Amino acid sequence: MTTSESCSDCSVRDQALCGSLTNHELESLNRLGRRRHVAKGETLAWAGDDNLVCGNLLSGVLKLSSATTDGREQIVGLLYPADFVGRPFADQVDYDCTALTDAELCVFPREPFERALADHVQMERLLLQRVLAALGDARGRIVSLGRGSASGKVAGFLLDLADRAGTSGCRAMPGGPLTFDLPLSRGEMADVLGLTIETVSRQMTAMKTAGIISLPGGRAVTILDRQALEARLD
Amino acid sequence: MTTSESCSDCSVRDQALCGSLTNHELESLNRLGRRRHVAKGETLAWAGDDNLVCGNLLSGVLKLSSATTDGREQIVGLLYPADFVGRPFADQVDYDCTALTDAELCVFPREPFERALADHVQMERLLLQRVLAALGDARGRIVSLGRGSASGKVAGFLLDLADRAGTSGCRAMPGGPLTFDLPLSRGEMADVLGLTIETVSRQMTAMKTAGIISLPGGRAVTILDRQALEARLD
DNA sequence: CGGCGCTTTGACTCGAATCAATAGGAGTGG
DNA sequence: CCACTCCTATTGATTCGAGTCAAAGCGCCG
Repeated sequence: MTTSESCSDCSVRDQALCGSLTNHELESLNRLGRRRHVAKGETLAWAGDDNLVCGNLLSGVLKLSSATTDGREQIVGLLYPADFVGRPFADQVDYDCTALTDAELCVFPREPFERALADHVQMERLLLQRVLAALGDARGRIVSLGRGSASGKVAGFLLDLADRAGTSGCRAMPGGPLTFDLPLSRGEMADVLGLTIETVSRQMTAMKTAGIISLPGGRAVTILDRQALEARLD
Repeated sequence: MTTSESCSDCSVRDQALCGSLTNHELESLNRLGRRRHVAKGETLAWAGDDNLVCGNLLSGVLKLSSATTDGREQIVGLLYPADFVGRPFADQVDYDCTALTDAELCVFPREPFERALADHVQMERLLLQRVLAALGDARGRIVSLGRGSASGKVAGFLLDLADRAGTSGCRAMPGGPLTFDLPLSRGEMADVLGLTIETVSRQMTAMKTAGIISLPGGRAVTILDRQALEARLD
């Protein structure tokens, strides 16, 4: 794994922040950054650490989480490829950042990156938009956590994942069955939704029994009846 | 209520975004904006509306909320003086924005404001930081909603308000009793915390009975024993 | 095969929601 | 000033859903 990979072969070249840069600008940013591979389960940064790096996620899924005093954790956000990772202008890391799957990032030391931001107004603009999107995502999660029943939360989560998988993966027919792999364990789903493992499991089997989804094995899920899923949102 | 008030007498002049501007820049922005007063209970914008304005909150408290199908609502955020209101770069309003108290804003038409942002890099930078802060706030709310017990949620909320009141109001002694007015009704507290009115009320009286707080009347609250409140967070 | 981690399933408990009634407080008008 | 209404808050009795505790089941890898 060399550190000299160029941006031209970047899998998220046109979706991530750097898409706003000219080739020449990209060149100078590229000298700042390096590729980093993280294994599934590995934690990139712990809440409270000095905030040293930020970057773009190239592949894989990360979770942002906060440990609670009772030994469990609450996941406050999930990061997918092309998402921005880290929090500029903060001295400390605010949430644990852990890989749910093997993942690859393009990381920059924070301070030079902040200087680069100032030089590339377009990039700062894109970052602003991304943070606004993250804020929208977080607020959506608030609504789901505050109001939903257990079945509503699980249904909503599956729909979120389906939409995300639907854009990249392929669906035979709009409205037809859609299969994808959950990037999380039952326990992690519980930590996202503010439920327990047992409750998540029960909801999943209830939906399977109702013929709304099927669980072909492993972490795969097939959505058989999207409308029924939407009807469960409450 | 004239619309020609100048920025020089603005109560949040040095805390809000505009604090980054020179007097000359301020002048040109001032021509864009106007003061707007909203009465308690009035809704500035409804989710789904065309997104026409943004601005700074000068005084009062606003709520951002989402109506749920069961007729209740979830409050996703509270806005205090000097906070930025609205979401640049979005075509539609994403959450209802309603005044919890009488409030005063300095509003700008969205599109000209976005252009002004581009011209004033420093202001865009400050906006970015503010949105990052809002994201942190939202994520904190996620943790509280996902994990806390009812008493933990109420205790945490009171502590938040106390900290906010503590900076502007005055506290006789650090650690000593602190009194402030709730800007929300019981029902609104319930909508913030994802609880019911009855549960919030019960938690408040339980804390009063335990000697942790007192409720002098109206919407006032006195925190008698901050440590006990912190111990209730879970 | 056997052990380990993740998931499912079951029986029971407990906390918050719900349903329902009462109390308090602000404002109005006689 | 009191009587009345309206609205918010409190309190009580009961229900219900998710948590907890406990026991299998299953898949995976050594």
